[in-house]
Amino acid sequence: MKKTEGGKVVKLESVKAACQDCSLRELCLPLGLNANDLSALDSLIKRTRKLKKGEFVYQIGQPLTSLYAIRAGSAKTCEIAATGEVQITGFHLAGELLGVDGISADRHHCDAVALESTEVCEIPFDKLEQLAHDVPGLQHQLFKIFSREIVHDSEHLLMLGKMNAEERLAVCLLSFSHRFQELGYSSSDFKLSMSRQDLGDYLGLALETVSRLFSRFQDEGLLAVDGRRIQILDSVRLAAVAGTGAINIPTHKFSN
Amino acid sequence: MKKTEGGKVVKLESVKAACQDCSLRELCLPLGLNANDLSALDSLIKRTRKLKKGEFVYQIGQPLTSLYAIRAGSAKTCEIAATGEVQITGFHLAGELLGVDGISADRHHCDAVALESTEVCEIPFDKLEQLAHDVPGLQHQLFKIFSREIVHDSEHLLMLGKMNAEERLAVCLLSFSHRFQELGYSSSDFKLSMSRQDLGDYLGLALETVSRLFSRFQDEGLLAVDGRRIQILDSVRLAAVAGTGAINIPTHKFSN
DNA sequence: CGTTGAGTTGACTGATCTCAAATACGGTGG
DNA sequence: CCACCGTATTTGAGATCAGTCAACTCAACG
Repeated sequence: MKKTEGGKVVKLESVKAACQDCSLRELCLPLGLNANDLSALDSLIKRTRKLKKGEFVYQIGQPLTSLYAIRAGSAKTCEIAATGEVQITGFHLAGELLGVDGISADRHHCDAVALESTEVCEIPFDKLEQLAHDVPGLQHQLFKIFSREIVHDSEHLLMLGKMNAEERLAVCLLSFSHRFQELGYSSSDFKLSMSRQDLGDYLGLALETVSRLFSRFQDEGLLAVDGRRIQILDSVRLAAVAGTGAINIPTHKFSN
Repeated sequence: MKKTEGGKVVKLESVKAACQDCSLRELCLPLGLNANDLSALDSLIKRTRKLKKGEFVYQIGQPLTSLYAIRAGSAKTCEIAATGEVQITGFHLAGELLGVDGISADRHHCDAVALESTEVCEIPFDKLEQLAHDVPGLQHQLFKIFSREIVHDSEHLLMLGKMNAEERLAVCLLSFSHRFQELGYSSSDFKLSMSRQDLGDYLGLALETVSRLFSRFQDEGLLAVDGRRIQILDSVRLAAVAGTGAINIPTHKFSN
């Protein structure tokens, strides 16, 4: 995760601060974009929006104009049923792209809401498409990002369709653990930015059930829970509760 | 849905039979591709594979080489939990594209299985990407198709996370009704190609629950059920059971 | 220092699952 | 064309996981 001073693939020093450690790095850097391409991408960005907790990145029905890369903070995307019930389809951390739902119908299909003070880069979609055409590899990278979202959704479907409450929460916590680690934070000690209600709406559980599960996991010595601060005390057993398969523990994974 | 002899937007007569009424038409025709582009697309297609019921279009772990457009028949895509439990992430009819899950990691993330005698066109992905670069609008069209899959998944998530068993089955049946209609078949009288078990694995329910729901819907006069043949007798009430919002009734949809 | 929202915990309820058995169906071989 | 077999489906009865309703605690905030 550490960058030594002399960048190897890309001369990071030469581009604006915006992209070099921003949310888009997952989108850009794996490409091996050269400095020119990177700064082209950089110049796409319309503006950086700062959002307070609870503010919308976009809302259902708004015309799609841009995608949004989370630069800092976190967000949830919410589907709303006719009855008013909410299903959270994803929690999104720094480095992730929001808004792909809107491409299909040229307007957003879900709400995206900041879970805390959050900063997003607004990337006009038409310009991004143009750039994807002009820059070799960017089209492929976008396909991959979209595909990754589909894969994530199908894992979420498996969770909601086949797992019991314990497994769901365990999988969810391990996923956070893994993603925080990838962002350079502790994988075993973190503060969640969402409420029990949000977790329930993501996991397909009542908030009381989520709360009870936290208590149970704490009693069993898997976690230390203090409100939204979570410490994973026994990741091996937590993974066992998760039913193995779903998410790999960040130690090592069998190759094949 | 009917094609009169003289095509209007595209001179269909001038291209090979392969694409003109094939599964890819959703992918191609909305573009207003000209005849040259269409035949370029046509020439991409590696081969048409005929599959018997139960055969794999692709399997988890196989390297991604192609996407597959369903030309006739139907398929399911299945996620497998570590415990061996199956979650079906989608049922796919003619005109739909399979395999997008595999782009993310260059290998397939789920199984795709024919539900009946099925024919798919194999489209080498690298060539498709090249064509997407060369043909104006195809890139955008692919983005849209991928986005549509994400939207569908999030509706599925809402179903599994927030709906009760009745609502789930009703939504599912209305979705089939709508899709059959779009393919030119009856929207109120059709034969399902999947088992009760498959429906349960899609809906996050036990097969017995699905069976009981069919019986109940029949008792209530919503459906006539004869094994896998389903007649929708009261689509208005069925939509009411579905909780409205989820899927539009196939009469007419508001334009924009 | 009262108000408000978030979280925890308990008691009870019920929708759905599981287990089990009966029945119908579809395909196959004689 | 029919009998037979295995699979799919239906139906019943009982068990259970998670939801609902409700009360209480706690922390943040004006």
